[in-house]
Amino acid sequence: MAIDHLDGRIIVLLAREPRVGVLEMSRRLGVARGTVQARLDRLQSNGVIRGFGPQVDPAALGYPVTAFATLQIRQGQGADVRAHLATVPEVLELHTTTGTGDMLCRLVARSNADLQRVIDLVVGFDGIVRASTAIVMENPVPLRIIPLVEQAALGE
Amino acid sequence: MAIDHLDGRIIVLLAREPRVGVLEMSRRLGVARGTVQARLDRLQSNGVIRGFGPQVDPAALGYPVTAFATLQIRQGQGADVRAHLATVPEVLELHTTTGTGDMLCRLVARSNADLQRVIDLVVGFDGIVRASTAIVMENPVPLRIIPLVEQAALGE
DNA sequence: GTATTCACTGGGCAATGTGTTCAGTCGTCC
DNA sequence: GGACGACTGAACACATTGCCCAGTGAATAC
Repeated sequence: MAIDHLDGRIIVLLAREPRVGVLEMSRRLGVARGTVQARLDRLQSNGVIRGFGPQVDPAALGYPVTAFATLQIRQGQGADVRAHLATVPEVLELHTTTGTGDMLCRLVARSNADLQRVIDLVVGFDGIVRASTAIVMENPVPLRIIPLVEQAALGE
Repeated sequence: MAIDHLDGRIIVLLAREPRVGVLEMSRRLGVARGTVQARLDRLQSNGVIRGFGPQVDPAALGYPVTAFATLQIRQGQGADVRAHLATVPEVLELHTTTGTGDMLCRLVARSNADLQRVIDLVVGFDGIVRASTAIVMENPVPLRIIPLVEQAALGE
């Protein structure tokens, strides 16, 4: 679970240029190919690297509107709400949280008007008491991991 | 920008088994290799597929605590706050939003105690008036894209 | 001090996949 | 009818992969 400097460099290199192969990585990093392969295998079995799935842009798919919805759930209905939200394709992720709301979910929609449909779809379920939505305007920091990996590689 | 059925199948297959190569995909999908290659090139130049970077699990990196913070920004300080937050590795993403807050960011930390440090780091900046944090307990729906891709492939 | 373990190196091998190109087919649009 | 675009099936040289091995060095255990 601890990440050393070489692990960090492997992940960062992979994040910056996903197309490089193991051989090319070993050349860039100045280590033997077997080392890179062993490190990669370890990182994956550790769960540090979950996979290499394609990063799909919802906007390019026709869903340019993103929003975050905070949901308040009726007592004991949590499981039902989770199951319900899992069936809505526009719900990209769902978290249960502490704080004023009970759940936080990320939504996408084809337009602001379409967002109304999505919200109705989400909220139109018995266990949800109240929903408060924030529409995303800009995304100054897109989901990233490199700085954290670099910190983990140095600090540990 | 429109996604047809074959595009959808390519993305879904790739999301489920990222390791398959172009040749194997063409076998699975029952089309020629050149077709898959052409589609993939198109999807990438379209921006539908942004890349194939590694999906790193912050928890496995030693950051098991996730939180969402809603920030209120002092008038006209937006750019400074963005620049500030971009320098904090524990800020995994940042959005500007409509609604009660002005910004929403995703944070990670090594522990609940460490989260305090991160929040201080985030909030300890002049332009931020107020911050409200929700700690993530469960993640019933991890960030996903497959259902949306399937819908986009069918509907369009 | 010696033995063991572990990670890394550098090399070699067969097998596979890649990038690329080509000609031929099919359906659609003008 | 002709042109265009997408797909097919095949070919080619080339690079990369997965796998194996023996040897080195450092750290650990006895």
